Amino acid sequence: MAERADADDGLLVRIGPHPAGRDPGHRGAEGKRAAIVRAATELFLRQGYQATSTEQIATTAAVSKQTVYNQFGDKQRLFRAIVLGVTVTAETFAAGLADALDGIGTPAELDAALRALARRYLATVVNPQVLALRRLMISEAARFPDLAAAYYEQGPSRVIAALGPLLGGLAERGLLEVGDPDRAAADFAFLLLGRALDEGMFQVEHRGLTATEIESGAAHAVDVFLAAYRP
Amino acid sequence: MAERADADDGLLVRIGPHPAGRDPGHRGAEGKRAAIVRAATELFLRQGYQATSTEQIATTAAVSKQTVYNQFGDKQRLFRAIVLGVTVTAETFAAGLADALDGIGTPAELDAALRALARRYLATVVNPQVLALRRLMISEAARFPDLAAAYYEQGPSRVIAALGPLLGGLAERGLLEVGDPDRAAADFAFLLLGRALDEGMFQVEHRGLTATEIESGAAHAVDVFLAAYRP
DNA sequence: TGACCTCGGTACCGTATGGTCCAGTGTCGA
DNA sequence: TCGACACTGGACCATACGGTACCGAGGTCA
Repeated sequence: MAERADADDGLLVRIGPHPAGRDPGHRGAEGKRAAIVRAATELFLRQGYQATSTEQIATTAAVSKQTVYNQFGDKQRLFRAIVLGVTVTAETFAAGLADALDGIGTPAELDAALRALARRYLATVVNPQVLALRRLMISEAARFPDLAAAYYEQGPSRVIAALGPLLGGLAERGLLEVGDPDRAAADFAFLLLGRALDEGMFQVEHRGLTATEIESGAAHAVDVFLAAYRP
Repeated sequence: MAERADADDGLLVRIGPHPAGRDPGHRGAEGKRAAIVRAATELFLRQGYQATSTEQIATTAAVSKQTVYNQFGDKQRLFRAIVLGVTVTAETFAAGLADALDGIGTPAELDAALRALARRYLATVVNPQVLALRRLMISEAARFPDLAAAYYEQGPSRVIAALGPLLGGLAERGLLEVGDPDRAAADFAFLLLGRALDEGMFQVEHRGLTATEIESGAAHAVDVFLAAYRP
């Protein structure tokens, strides 16, 4: 197997040294670093920070503890790398919102677009991984205040912040009647997500929602939102 | 009786040693137990379960570690006792909701009553202690799944469950137009609390909301709710 | 090919922590 | 007055965990 892989630099933040080494085993292409990241991500999300030992991470990644320390310095830095890596996906979601509300001309189109957006939004947020990350960040907010803040800004808050101007734009075109776009965005978000998020926080074994539940939750949220904000 | 009982409830941290030996009276045992509960509550809420050592609890309660174990058996049982004790207050809150919506005859009265209820509800939930407990339960949901579930049922969920029938009653009297009372209750709750709760979860040092913010948040939530649910 | 270098595996260290044990001591009931 | 009782203080144990030292293996370069 190819031992030196250029492939190992694909994924996330790269902190430590690395390329110089080979991999006596046969995992060059994969990269031990990536294996560590994968293992740590899974373990942190499932068990939390404290409950996950560096040794367990090493074992799960089929790597020695020393390698973990060589690559990431210490446990905190590893954790930070994981969280920042995972958080990236939230940004792309926020960025995609604009498309969903593009080219709307009639109330019927608005209704349909909002429903579609709501479905996607809800489905994304109740994803078990996303819920787990959220739980994790809340749990570690005391130990990593800056990380928690960063996660919040770039995740949950970012989406709402992106939604506000979009609703404002719809209002300008007479499709909505919105006093404060940011508040309207938050209203939409929590009408849609509030209950599911609440439940998801306290149930570690949260089987996501069924397609029907998502559909129905999205429809209800949009109905209420439009009943309040339709011109 | 029990001179010590009074001495013990100076609010928080108590480090100084204690008069050695037996604690005066059978009230003594109760006093120590209460002191342990108080200390543990504060520490668990502030630091979390793991980060709080039994020794720290003992020291803070001005009690020997052995006494902690005598009283509660082990750390987990102590934790359970704390959480269950604290959770009780949520029930009284839920029970008080009915009064707030009592004797409403006109839309104007409804509006005023909802605003008052919303203010109280919001102020209660953004209370730093309440937020801390919520964070704590989310953090420990993996270690104490049953406890987390119990907390959720008797806390957040209970309030919404209590609100549903009340809204349903108002609908029967023609003051609201509600399809699904439970959903309407959840809508009300999350319109009101969603954003504050969200922020509060990620900011450990969350200074509650100002009176103005509470007023304005409550007013907005009620406005939106009524815009959607007014007949 | 051989000196040199980097990396990783293992053993290891120090510390913190939950929990136990025990002897001394002061209080209360009999 | 005396014994039962509960609490204290502190030593103590086992364990777990983050982090490090060290040495050998496998590659690199001349």
